[in-house]
Amino acid sequence: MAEGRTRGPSPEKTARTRAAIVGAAMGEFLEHGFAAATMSGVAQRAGLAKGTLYRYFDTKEALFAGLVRDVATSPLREVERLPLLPGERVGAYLRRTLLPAVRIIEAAGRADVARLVLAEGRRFPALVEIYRREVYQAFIGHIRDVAELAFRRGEIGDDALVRFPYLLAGPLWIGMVHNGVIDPDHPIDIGAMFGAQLDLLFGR
Amino acid sequence: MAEGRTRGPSPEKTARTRAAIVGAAMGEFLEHGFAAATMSGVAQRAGLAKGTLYRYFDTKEALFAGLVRDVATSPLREVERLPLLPGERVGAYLRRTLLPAVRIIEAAGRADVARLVLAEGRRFPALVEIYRREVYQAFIGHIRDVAELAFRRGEIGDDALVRFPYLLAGPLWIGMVHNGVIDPDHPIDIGAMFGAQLDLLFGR
Amino acid sequence: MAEGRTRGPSPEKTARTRAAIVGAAMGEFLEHGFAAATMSGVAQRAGLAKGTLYRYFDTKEALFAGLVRDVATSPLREVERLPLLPGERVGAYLRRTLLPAVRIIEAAGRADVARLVLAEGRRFPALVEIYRREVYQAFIGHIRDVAELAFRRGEIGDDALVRFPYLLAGPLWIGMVHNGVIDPDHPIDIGAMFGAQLDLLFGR
Amino acid sequence: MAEGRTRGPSPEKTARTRAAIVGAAMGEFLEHGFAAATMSGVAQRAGLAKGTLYRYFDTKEALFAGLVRDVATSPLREVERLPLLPGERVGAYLRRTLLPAVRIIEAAGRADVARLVLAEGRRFPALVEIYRREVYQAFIGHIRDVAELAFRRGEIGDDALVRFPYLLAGPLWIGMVHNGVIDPDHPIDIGAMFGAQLDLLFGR
DNA sequence: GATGAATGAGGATTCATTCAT
DNA sequence: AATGAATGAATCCTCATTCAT
Repeated sequence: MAEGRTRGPSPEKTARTRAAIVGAAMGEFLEHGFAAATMSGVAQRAGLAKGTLYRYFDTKEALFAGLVRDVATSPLREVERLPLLPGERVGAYLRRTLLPAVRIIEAAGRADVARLVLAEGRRFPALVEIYRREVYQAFIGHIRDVAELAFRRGEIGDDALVRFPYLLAGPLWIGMVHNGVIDPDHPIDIGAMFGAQLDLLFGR
Repeated sequence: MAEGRTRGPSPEKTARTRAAIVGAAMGEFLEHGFAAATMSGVAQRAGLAKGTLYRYFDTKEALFAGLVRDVATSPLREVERLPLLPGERVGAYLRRTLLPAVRIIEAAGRADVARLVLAEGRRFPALVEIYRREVYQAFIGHIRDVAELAFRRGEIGDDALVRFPYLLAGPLWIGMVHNGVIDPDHPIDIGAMFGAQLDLLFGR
Repeated sequence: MAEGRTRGPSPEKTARTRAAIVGAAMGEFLEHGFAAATMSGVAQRAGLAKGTLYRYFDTKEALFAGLVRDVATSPLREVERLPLLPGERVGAYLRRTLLPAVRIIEAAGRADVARLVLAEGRRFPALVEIYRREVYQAFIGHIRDVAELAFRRGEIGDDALVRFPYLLAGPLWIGMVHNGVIDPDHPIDIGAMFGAQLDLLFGR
Repeated sequence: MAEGRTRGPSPEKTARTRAAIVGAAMGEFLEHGFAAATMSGVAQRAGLAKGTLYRYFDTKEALFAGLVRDVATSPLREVERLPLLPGERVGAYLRRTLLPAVRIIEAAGRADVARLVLAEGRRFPALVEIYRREVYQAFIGHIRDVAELAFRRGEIGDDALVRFPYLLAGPLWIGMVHNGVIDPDHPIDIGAMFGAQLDLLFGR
């Protein structure tokens, strides 16, 4: 038996309810987009009454923001800060750490959230701000860092990747767009494509 | 009653009205997205009454479809089919033809339409179908064609671009996303980045 | 046949619809108060669809304001500015002009609107402002004016009414409150009470 | 277990909680009116949980009724029954007893409750009934009684105040309305106005 | 007794669509 | 053809009330 329990419902239950709402919101917003998603839909998916949502998020917008925030400020982050092994070349390091990350991103609906942010971004600058800071710049900055290292070490011949770290994000985006929206029936093997881009940049 | 010129509306006027509507719809949908765009808003931008819209498009969805159709089946198309000059290497050819196209795409709001399709694609498969056929595959197919040519000619050492023609679309996408949504205040020079990717692929 | 008729619905119809809405709103707000009144209720009373109300008034508050404004900036106003007859004493003048006005006020639901403004005033300062300017101060100012005249003429011995023109509004208010809310089953004869107050002020 | 003092709540605590609720309700209802007042708001003001309110009052309406009942059946009552001093004239008596009462009424938010009853009266006849009996008729009856006495004693020349004891309530109401709602920034000196009315009725 | 999370009916407001003029 | 008033379904959000803890 737990001690120190206050009266009323348990914090764990509250956390579980919140998670259920965010999960349901994820499904609803991804399926319909922000404007067409309904709070009723979210409530139904979560198995809760409409009013309950409003105990956790003041408005539909706040729920959307909460969802993006949760996703943005969560995993994958570790991936980015994995250290190089002693003597490991940068190309090998990126191959070792990012290829698995790509699979994770694809699998966990992370790509869908990215598309959602992109789609609704113009109307939700605050969300874009979060996404930029927490996800985008974190990734781009990491690439730039290791690109500089590789350049200093002479592992790459020019500074293209230092100037345009985005060149490693390109294959990810085009892959997400292709597989998620444009032509899901003929998906690109994003990992392989990403590998090809690494080859171009670092040599095989 | 006079014969020949009826009292009815002239076809030119009708065409002009239709164009006004589509133009207005473009502005409205780009600004608000499909769900949040209003027929009233379109009517106001077009300087017409709400009812008039319905003479040209049966529903809001039909108007959206008409808009994408119009945009998709228009310019840029020529760019893609410019012929190689005699003796021109493929790398040079792409640099010569695509770099200007990139500027056009950025300027003409074409990127915004792409984002719109991306945003609303899940709910409008028919639109995605149009976009894929008319815009996306046209571009990707063109790249694949010239990549094969370059590979056969020995201008590129491996078949990465043949297998992943998307590698040339990547910089465009990431650039559109960065400049259009993520960080418009610190825009990437898409042309330069695209050039860098061409360098990687075809050598300087 | 009317000439110069523009296309679309006639302005008269629009005016009639607006009047229907305001009339319905009067009933609804008087019966339920502002907060408990429903737009549905107003629509039903007016025989219109809910949405129609919003073509005429942007919000429930605006409808309330429109109602008060309409009532405030309408009749009774003339009464106040009736001129003294040649040689008429002020006491007689007020008796001649205000006693009938009192009956009108009671009959036309004017008193109910006054109570409504009083009831909801704290939450609608703008309405109170209108009411104060258009109704209250118009009346009080008029009283003060004629009181000064009477004082100068020596028709009243002291300046009580000049300092407190409200003393003539008092019987009206207490009468409205008594008859309208506190004890409608045993109504006060407001006219007689008002006459008694005039007697006190001006002598019989 | 100790006998006598049970573990349960003490009656004093219960009474204190009830008083806290009623006090909080007063603030809430005065500020927002009945319909717009919220039980949450009351709970917060009282520093209690929402559910607790329902241990003391079954419904929001019951709470409102309890509030009015408490207020109505309280002070001021003594004032009305202060006895005449030996040889004191009625005019002097009213001046001596009511002028201070007026200040009290103004200060204690009693006027606000009156406005509240007026505002919500149509929908809460039972409350009006309480208010009429406990406050209104108590006051009016008192005035009528002393007016009769003055008339019998010949202190006043006619029976106007006997027939219309409301004539002494008039200045109070108009003062409350003016100072409380219509024009709080330019308040009337209710005491002075009330004194002027006494002068009119009883002579200086 | 007290708590506050959960409920769900209810209400303001919006907007695609229709149709009389 | 064009208009814009009218419609009413759909949606966000609130809040009195309940009840498990």
